[in-house]
Amino acid sequence: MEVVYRLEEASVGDVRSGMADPPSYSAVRAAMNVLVEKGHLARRRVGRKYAYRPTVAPSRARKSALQSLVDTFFAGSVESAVASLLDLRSRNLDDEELDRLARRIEEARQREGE
Amino acid sequence: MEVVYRLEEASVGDVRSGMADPPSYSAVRAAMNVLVEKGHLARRRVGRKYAYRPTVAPSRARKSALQSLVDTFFAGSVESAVASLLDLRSRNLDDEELDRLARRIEEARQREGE
DNA sequence: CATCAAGTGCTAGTTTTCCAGCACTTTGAG
DNA sequence: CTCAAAGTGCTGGAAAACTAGCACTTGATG
Repeated sequence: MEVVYRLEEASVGDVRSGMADPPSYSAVRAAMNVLVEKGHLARRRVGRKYAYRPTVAPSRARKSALQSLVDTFFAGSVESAVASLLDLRSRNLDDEELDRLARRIEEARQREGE
Repeated sequence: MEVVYRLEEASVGDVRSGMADPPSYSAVRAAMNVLVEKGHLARRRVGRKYAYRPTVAPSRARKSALQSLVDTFFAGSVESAVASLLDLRSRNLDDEELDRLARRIEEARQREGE
């Protein structure tokens, strides 16, 4: 599922090559079929192959993933999650990004208390 | 694993009741034994039961979970992830929290470019 | 002390997943 | 057209997960 979310739309081969320690092609195929049966993936034919997409909209998926991560690792504190994100040095934020974020915080402050 | 991270330390029963759609007690027991064998969990006796803990430090786990979520759902953009977190209305941020975050952004700006 | 509840170790059987492989179809290249 | 490569449908068997249940231990309670 994570690979499909990352690529937005993916074939069996795409998913397999997007995985860290991939099982066999057959196994990925079977697993994705299960996900289709369970309603987590939808697929459509594209030429000779299938293109798989998540059935839930990315925006909803993002929200619920964030919510769950905040609950799991930050005891529900959005603030500490944001703080930790700002500390993630692997991809540094430049001035413009920080500007936009500061503006968003300002906006949030004005929304606050509604 | 998510349940154990959330509780920091958990018994088999704790984990099971912390799961959304839990399998049998035996299944949870077996799975946690596997996780111990694979080195993801450590356990110690507490009275008549075992207490399980993650083997990797919470700080490291948090970082890698964040990194992976940002890559999966936000195309690697820390900025959009933070923006989305600020929009998570379920747990609203109060003035103090926003203040602290604004201060953190200011700090990040001064670190920027090192 | 006696007893009960909760937890563990272990096992056998079922169900699910994983894998290799075959036949078939489609796309692209020569 | 011919051929090769990549993808699919499908299947049998191996491997792993799930389940129920037994015997045993420990902690708490009356």
